[in-house]
Amino acid sequence: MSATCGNIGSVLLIEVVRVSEAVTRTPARLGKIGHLAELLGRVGPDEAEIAISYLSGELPQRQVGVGWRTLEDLPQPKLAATATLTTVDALLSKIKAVSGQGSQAARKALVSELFAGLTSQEQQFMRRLLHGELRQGALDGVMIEAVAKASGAPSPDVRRALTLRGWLPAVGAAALAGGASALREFKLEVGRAVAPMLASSAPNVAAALQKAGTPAALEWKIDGIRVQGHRSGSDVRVFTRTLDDITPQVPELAEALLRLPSDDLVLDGEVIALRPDGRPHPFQVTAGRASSRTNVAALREDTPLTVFFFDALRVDGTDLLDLPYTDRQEVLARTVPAELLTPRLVTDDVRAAEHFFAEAVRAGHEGLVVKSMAAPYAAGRRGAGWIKVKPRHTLDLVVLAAEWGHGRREGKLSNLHLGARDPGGGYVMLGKTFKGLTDELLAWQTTRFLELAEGPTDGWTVRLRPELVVEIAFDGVQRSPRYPGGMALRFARVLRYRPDKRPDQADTVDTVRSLML
DNA sequence: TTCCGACAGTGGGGTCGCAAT
DNA sequence: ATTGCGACCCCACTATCGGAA
Repeated sequence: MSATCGNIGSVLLIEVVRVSEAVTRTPARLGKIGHLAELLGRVGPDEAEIAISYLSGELPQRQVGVGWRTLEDLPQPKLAATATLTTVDALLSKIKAVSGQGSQAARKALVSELFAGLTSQEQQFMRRLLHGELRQGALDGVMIEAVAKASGAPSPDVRRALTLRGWLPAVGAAALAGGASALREFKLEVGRAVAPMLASSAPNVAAALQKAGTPAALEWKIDGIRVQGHRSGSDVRVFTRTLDDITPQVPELAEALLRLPSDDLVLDGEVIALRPDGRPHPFQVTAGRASSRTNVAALREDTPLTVFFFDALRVDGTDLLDLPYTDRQEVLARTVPAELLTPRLVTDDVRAAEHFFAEAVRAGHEGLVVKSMAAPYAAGRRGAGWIKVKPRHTLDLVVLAAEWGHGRREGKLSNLHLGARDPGGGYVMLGKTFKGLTDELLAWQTTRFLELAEGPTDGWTVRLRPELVVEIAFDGVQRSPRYPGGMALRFARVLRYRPDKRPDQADTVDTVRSLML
């Protein structure tokens, strides 16, 4: 069924779209991997990056400045599928270039040109891709296995190269061209971001210790922005968790790196805005400061950033990723002055660990990250090496409305509008949540909500008589410019419904306000 | 045979920069 | 001056597959 395979620039977009559709139809992961690997086996070298990128749900250009609004009215589709991967890719690069320098009209024209060259099947695919919602049940995790299968290289080797390179299409193309030996060419490179190691979570300190094994290292979880600092001589770069370069936004960090005794290093840490008394500002303050690109010099006077390092990936030109945590810590401790190190305790005692947790929270931080002593720096996976623990607050709130869900939640009322009781009468909305719902609960609440529906609907939101009380877990209360009470819940999720409670027994806005302080 | 690790999906609040209004 | 959009900072949780135990 394929067209001319192997010829340069010959792979059609429709071939990739058909594979994506087959992947969507196939629930089994191994089946998905099979479909993807089959395509990878027949793409030319200059198309491999594009195909891998599209089929793992991202664009080679990363973002091109096109969102849902730009995709609202599109031209009529073509009947014949003639677009090739390379021509589509070239147009997207043009769109990105235009987005970078003004004129929405010019961008819109190019987007129209792109879509006018696609069949309706291709248009749908491209829309989902641009939205970042491919929804085919395969992203990087599955694509890694597909690359391994198609290239014959072991999947740990593919994963390892991805860690070091940070971009799967490049790794996949190299593997397809040169197999396992090509993957060994990927090395840690100072100045190029490494995929950061991530943490899984546990409900409490004891559970985290059990997962990590004892003794374990406990570190304060700082509520700021994750940063990876690179230094080569006097050249410094700082990357975020998604590998974006934010060097100009965080001069304090660049200066801190330049003061260190090693001039060839890669360190992992967190930046946060601290008040003069050393306590953390709310996350919003740190996020605003770290994402400001204008007037940085003035902003840093008012809102200085502090860095806390917690890991060393390379020091004095030596790569440390494969060393156990304890060895990396040793190097970190003799490279970084104590005041720039994340507070840390090694223990096998649950009581001591819980005390340290309470101390971190009392100091205004998020909680702890519990780390296994032997774990290497295994980037990109949320394994058992690092486990975060945070305190959990709960409130009994009233469901004010619900929104229809998408994808696997299509036809289900999914997203809840949550209100606290106003002692003066009525309810004050504090935000929404869709988290914590099982399929069973989703089905139940859809039926129940439709019985309680009242008032006007915009076709998307169903307003309810305020009768249902639901117990909500959340991480904290933040200032809100959006909601009427000036407050919103951070990371709200459903724990359970409270059929035993009437709405007049729900928590009040005053209770919520007292939690914001 | 059961258990559990890893993945993908489903969306949340907030902020900044920029273009259009 | 204000508003809308896109991008990105933080993220929790459930369902599912398939290898580990």
